[in-house]
Amino acid sequence: METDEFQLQQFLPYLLNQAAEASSLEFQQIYKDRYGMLRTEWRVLFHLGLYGRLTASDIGQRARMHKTKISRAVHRLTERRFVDRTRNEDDRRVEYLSLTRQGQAAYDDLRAVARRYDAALMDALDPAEAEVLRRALLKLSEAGPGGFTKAAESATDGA
Amino acid sequence: METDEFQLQQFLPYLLNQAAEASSLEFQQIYKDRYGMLRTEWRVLFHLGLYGRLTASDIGQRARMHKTKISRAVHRLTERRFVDRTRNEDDRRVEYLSLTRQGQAAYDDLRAVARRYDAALMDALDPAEAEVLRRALLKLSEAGPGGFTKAAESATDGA
DNA sequence: CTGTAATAGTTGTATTTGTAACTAACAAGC
DNA sequence: GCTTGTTAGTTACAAATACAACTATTACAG
Repeated sequence: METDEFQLQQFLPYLLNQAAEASSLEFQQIYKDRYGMLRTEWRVLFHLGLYGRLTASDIGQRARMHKTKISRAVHRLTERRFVDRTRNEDDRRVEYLSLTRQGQAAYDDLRAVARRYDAALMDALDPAEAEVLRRALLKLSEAGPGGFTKAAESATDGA
Repeated sequence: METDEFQLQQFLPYLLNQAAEASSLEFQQIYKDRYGMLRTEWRVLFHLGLYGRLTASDIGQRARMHKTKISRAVHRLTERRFVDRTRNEDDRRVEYLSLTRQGQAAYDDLRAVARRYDAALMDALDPAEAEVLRRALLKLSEAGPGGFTKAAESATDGA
């Protein structure tokens, strides 16, 4: 039991969190300093910048973000005039969100930063490695571990 | 400006965060349900399980975790009798932390879960891919983007 | 010794986040 | 047209986190 070398640096969830945190830090600093945005707000901004007019639910699905996070992010972005909301008169529950001119400008700026930032990160990797990394991360984003919880449940007594 | 296809799913910090979140979810559920632990507490537990007796600062360095997080995690782990603290009498500022028998049992259990969990995650990847992924993540964990902030600063006016 | 700085760890307070309960608008069966 | 259920989004409250200020102890310069 003591011999089989478990390594924290080999444990994927841990590794992923460390890498995510390290690689987000400076970018976070930038959108925070320049526009006073939080992580959720930056994400909403980018979704609107990339896909145009969306509803809050649309963003929730695409970004896998809970609706309360989005609600608050949109609230703040609207306050600061980065985002416009317009109600759909055919179904008055839904609201369309889109960038204001100011929001678009912020998006353009941050997108350029993101591009350079991404390139800088990539410099630590060789191109083939980078390609594999992206593919693997996409796979992992979509699927958690296949039906793990159930399997773990039945193994509880043995552990 | 509108043509050069920026993709959120290609932006490494975003991708990493998505993958980290997705891949941590079920494991988080397990240590929370079984032992009422938080992320910080799980990490401290594992560090002590893996490396034996450590001080709070040691853990901070290894896990890149702020000392206040550790202080609070250790506090809760001590309360619940997973961790013992003993003061170093040669330098009464430092305190050695180690697992209690109960802490060791929890660690053994969770380590086994982690191994199976990791294996389940890996099933989504082919072995070569997995290897490259780990190497790339380690690189990214260690270095953020090389001196990006300074470069971005000077580029501000141009963007 | 004594005053100044450094180190280990803790505590206080403001932000942020998560969870659940809520309101408003629509849909559908009867 | 009136209950019952659903969907979109918000709000309230509890928990967690970040950041700064703090205590206690040691180091070290004069």
